[in-house]
Amino acid sequence: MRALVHRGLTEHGHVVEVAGAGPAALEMARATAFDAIVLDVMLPGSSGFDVVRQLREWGLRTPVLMLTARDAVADIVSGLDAGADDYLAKPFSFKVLLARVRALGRRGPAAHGVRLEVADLALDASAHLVTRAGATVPLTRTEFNLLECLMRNVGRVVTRQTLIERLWGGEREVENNTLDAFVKSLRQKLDAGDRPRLIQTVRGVGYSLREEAET
Amino acid sequence: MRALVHRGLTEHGHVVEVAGAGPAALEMARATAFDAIVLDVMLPGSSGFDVVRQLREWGLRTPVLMLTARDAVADIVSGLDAGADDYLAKPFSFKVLLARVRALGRRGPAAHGVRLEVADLALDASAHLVTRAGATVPLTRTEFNLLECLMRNVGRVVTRQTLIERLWGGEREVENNTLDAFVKSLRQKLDAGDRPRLIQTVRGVGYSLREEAET
DNA sequence: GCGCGCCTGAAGAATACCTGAAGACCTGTG
DNA sequence: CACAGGTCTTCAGGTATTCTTCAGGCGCGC
Repeated sequence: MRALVHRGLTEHGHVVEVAGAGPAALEMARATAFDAIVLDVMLPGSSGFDVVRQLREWGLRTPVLMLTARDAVADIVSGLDAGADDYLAKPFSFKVLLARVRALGRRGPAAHGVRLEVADLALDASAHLVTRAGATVPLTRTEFNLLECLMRNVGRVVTRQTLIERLWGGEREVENNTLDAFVKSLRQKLDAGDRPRLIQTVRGVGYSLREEAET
Repeated sequence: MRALVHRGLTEHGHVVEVAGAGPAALEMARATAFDAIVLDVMLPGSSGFDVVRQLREWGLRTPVLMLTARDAVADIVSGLDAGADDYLAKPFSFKVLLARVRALGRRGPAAHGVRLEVADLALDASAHLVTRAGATVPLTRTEFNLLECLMRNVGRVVTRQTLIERLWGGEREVENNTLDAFVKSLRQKLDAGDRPRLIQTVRGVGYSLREEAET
């Protein structure tokens, strides 16, 4: 079960950490600021109810989705009243789980928008804000769009053609070189200092963003 | 159905107001700061999906519980993705509805809706009153709406397009420049003295309200 | 070594935004 | 009904930033 949820969530773009038992879950929840917690009621060690109660007692407000085979009304009510934000009974559709997790994350404590991260680079689309190693990097509109496009395709190569379409819309004609210019100024801003170059160029194809420089 | 839910919630200590149709619901939601909204999908006038979507577009974060006879996975997913926080299919246990409403209310929309605060700036939507550092700032209707829209999206950037739609409704045609004019006069009133400028302009995108000046 | 594709710096053109002011428009009052 | 007071909207000019292009140099792959 655990593995299933883990894999499913991961495949849909979430970053997931897994805890085996109640106490471990509590420990993790306290150590890290998650966007949401999916919690099975049947945990070895202590019940999911207790975990939520303890969390709330500590003042942690991370959204919690309880996941369980017990669908009796009494269970649902006590789960929610223990402090859970949502309650899903097995068997459930995975799509529904995903949607509910999205809904929880949306409302999360931070209420931040879409946040993309690669290495020490972070991009908050809703705030239109980019930071590298904590320092905010001021980008112009086009530079920002370019970076966003690359970050949404980490590890993959994005064609010059694709980039141009994304940035200027299919119809607009722009000198092929214009893209180069933006890549340059983007690199300049991102790699200020002498950080490793994040944007790799793939000759004859396009550009690509990856964590580790290779070859 | 409506009467049933109304009576049930009231009997359990909630204060309830009821709207008959979609537009009426929207109007009420905008005028009053509810702790939570229970929304039937099948509304005369417009679907519950549209109501939620519109609410969220306006920047209102009131928790929404969708209530409906349609329990197909696709419906649940689109309900949640439209911006609802929870989704309950009929027939349902009333106790469960109560528990879920409690859960939603607990999480509330970042404090209590009517009063928005950012830094030393406070806006009371119901009283139509704005104060900065304790001193009240007299604003005209449009200036007020503009500020409200920005404050409901603290930290995020609000598109020029969005602002124009929110202030003048989709249809009205206004010179693009009109918005500038209001931003200017709003800034003038808010930053009287020589306080740090609260409204940041994001070139090529829109405006944004944030606590700390950056860049 | 050769050619093509990419990088670089600079500079003109284009755009987006700010500003002050003036006319149109409402609203309530005499 | 006319008026005064305030508000909304538009305009035109100014400015800073951003976009786009150009031309030349460099380096990779063949």
